[in-house]
Amino acid sequence: MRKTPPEIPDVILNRLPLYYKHLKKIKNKNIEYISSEELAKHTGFSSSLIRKDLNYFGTFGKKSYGYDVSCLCRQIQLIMGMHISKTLIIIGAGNMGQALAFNSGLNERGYKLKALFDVKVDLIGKSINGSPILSTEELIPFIKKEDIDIAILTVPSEVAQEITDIIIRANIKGIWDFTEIPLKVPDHVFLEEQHINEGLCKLSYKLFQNHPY
Amino acid sequence: MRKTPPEIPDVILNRLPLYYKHLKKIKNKNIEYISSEELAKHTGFSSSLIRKDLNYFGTFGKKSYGYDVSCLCRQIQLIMGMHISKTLIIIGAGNMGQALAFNSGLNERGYKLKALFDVKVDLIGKSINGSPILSTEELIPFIKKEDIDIAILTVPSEVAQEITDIIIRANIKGIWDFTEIPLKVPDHVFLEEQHINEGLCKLSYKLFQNHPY
DNA sequence: TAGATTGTTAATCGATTAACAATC
DNA sequence: TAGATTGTTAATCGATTAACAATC
Repeated sequence: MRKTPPEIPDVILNRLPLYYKHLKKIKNKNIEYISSEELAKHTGFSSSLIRKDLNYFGTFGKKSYGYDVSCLCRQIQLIMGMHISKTLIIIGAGNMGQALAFNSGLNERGYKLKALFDVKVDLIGKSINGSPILSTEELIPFIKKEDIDIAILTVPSEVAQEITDIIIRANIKGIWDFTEIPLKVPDHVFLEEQHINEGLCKLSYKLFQNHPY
Repeated sequence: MRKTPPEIPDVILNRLPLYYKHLKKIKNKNIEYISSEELAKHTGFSSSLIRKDLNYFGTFGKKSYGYDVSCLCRQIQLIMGMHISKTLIIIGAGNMGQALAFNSGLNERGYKLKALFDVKVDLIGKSINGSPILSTEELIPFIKKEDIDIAILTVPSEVAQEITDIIIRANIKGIWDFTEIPLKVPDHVFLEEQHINEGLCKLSYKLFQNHPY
């Protein structure tokens, strides 16, 4: 049974990918059913919270058995739209851009990488994991012609806003931003900022939690 | 004036790096003072929340002026322990590992990269951004001898737990994990999981928010 | 002084937990 | 049947907002 939720609270939306990550691991161990209590042990969330979260989307569990692992994985995929095909480009074919071109998570989530873009002449024309590196001058026509949904931004922070303005003019739908600079985008463009160094900050804080600063 | 907080709620700790990111941008524009209202416009948090968050650590604002941008930046650095020197290694010198070796955010946050590690013979002996690539066989003695605080994990998911167990034996203090597999670590080791593909999931969801799944 | 903006309290809102009837 | 575990409600907890006195 499936509900069509009006709007999922952010706090639940943030937990779904984590549930998914753990469920995949459990699935690989060929475990068919898992109780909310077991999943709680894996994820660190309370069993009560997990049951409530999952129930938000419909009734997926079987009383006295727990949840069908495969089925639950598939449900989360459907909720997140992972089964829907999306087009993707990477702007900035440096180390990070190239690393992400090899990220198998892209395909798994329905993203088709169409091209990378860079300004460096010695990169243009090369091919990374089957996708060509093109000149940033071709950005606008390419996005329009190939109807690109999402752009990954791995350019130097100094040019991030400039490039962003360009791709917004070309009607990009969403941006996954890896730069250090907060970007300004209009409301209709979905922006996901990957605050890559947040993890470093938190580790530093934990390491010296009670230091006399 | 500075308070010594007993324990910072996670929800505040998560916002601090975002405040920092925006404050840095504002500082670069040579703006000396900023009101909570202005900062709210930049960050998307409410001015009330920002004042309350900042007040948690002490009274940094000046009534009718706002907050001294440089001072506030420095305060957040101190709170997060960014000024304290920490040693770092990167395990897995593939695309992602090499990309992170060039991440200028490491130094900015007080991390000194001491070495990268890999199993690939053709990588071992090379140097990335001034740091040598060593064999993973040297991991345990290196961590102990150099007293390494943090390890960045950019190895294939299949070997992630195995490597983790090794570095824990060598008394690593914290792990910044870029793999797709949830890791098991003892309570005394600080684990920061970089759920790299979470952003992709959320973008996908937003793109098809009201699709009839 | 008048205006601006903080620091802080009280009120509200939302998220999590505890508990348990329903049921496989 | 007895045991297990869900789905769901009510109670609790914590986080955010609104409001405003203090004060620069």
